[in-house]
Amino acid sequence: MIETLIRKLERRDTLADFERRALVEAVGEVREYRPHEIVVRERTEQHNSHLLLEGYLCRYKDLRDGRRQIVALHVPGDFADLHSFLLKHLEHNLAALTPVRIAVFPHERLRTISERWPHLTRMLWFSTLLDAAIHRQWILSIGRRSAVGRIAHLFCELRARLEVVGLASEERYALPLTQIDIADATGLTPVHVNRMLRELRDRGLLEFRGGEVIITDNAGLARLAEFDPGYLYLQKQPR
Amino acid sequence: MIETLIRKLERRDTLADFERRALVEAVGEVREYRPHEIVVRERTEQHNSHLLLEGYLCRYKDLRDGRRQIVALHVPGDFADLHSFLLKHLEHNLAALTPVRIAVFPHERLRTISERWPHLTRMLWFSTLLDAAIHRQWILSIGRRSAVGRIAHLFCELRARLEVVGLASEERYALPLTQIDIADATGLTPVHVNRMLRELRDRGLLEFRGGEVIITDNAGLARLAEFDPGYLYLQKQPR
DNA sequence: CGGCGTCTTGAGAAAACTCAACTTCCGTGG
DNA sequence: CCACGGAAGTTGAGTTTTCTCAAGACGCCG
Repeated sequence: MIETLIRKLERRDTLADFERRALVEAVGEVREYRPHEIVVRERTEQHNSHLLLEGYLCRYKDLRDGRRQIVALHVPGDFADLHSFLLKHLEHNLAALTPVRIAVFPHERLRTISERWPHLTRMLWFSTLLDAAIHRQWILSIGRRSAVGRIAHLFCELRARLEVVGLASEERYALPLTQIDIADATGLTPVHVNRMLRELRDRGLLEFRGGEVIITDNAGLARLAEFDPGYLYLQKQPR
Repeated sequence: MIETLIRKLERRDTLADFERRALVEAVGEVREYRPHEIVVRERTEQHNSHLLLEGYLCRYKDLRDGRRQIVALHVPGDFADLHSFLLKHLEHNLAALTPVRIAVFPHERLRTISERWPHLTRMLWFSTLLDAAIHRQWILSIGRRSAVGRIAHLFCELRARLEVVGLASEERYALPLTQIDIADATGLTPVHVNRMLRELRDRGLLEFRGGEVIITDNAGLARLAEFDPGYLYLQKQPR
């Protein structure tokens, strides 16, 4: 059930049998949520962390005037709010963008792992460091890239992350988000996202429709986005 | 020598004597760097992490056309690249913005800590989660706030972070950065930063000159910035 | 079939950027 | 002690990018 997580971690370092077992034993119940449902509300004490099994989750923050910024998108295999294990509450909401299936990990069991299994602990720590590396890439994107560049980069990143867990081929993957979601993730307005998507289509780089991304010119897209997957730390090495 | 780190951690949870001792024993040499010197270069294998003792460090990424984005600013007490302990290399540069003093921690000794001291390990993990929370706040700022709002928020954040380690009073702190640095951190151009600083001054909120920030209207500044320090997780609790 | 959320397009406005010139500040060397 | 040079800061004018507002089309669910 937690194969995607295992797959994501084993892409970066080998796990021992007992470590895989420890992870499996740490799983509590499995829950499902509908689009727009909030999985974890900001500023409320947490006793569980959530592993995304299926669908898309996002973390977002609101501004007083109602504008919203998605600060992270999560794909299956992501331990979306593992950081609440030590932060104890979140400063943002965690919500479903599509129908999702989620595995719940009680903090108490994560604590046991952290007391008993140093290497597995480092791997979990690593996975939160990966989140941070992705955050930094988003800061660069939003801070310095043009609107098309940002969107192109996001689609490249999602392809790479989904590929790790076997959910994307070289040229396509499912992404049942709205243009509004893309706008909130890239710091743009929905109207402008719409125009930029048209531009990407007109340039023959990709199509985003019907909840699917079809990359028609991978090299051209990566060039436009200045995409380099180095920040996803895909090398397998002792950690 | 590592009092600022201790202070930062103990603000969030109690450390036992043996934990403080373990940290002290993990310190290697102390180094100094001049402004603009690179402490850690991207994509090079790392065997040490660096704790900032004095001065300001930044992490930045470059785009092909030469534009730069600072993805993190570090104040004394920050374990600037603790994440290289598990990432093994960085996807950005770590550089001095001012003259800095830095304590070097060999990864080997951090590994020993992670094998022996679960709670101290969690505290170090926590400190990297704090970095990520700050990254998320920057994503919100850069993605959705106006230029003045972004700058105002940055100055609020730095005040709060410096106060933790005793380097800021209610209304002032040393910040010997250039307007160019502020521009790179906020995703703006230096020219626009200059105009926005004038606006902040004209509105009687703060002055930034001579390497010092003087907050003349804390409440007004926080209101403009929509600043809420919740994301800095300043509560002391078991972690 | 109706209604609502999303997508699309146009037109005009606002925010931030670019370019350029000039000033100020500071450190260095004559 | 002063002159010089370079980096940083300041200001103006014009441009570009992105946003706002608004209207209409599309598509899916009840």
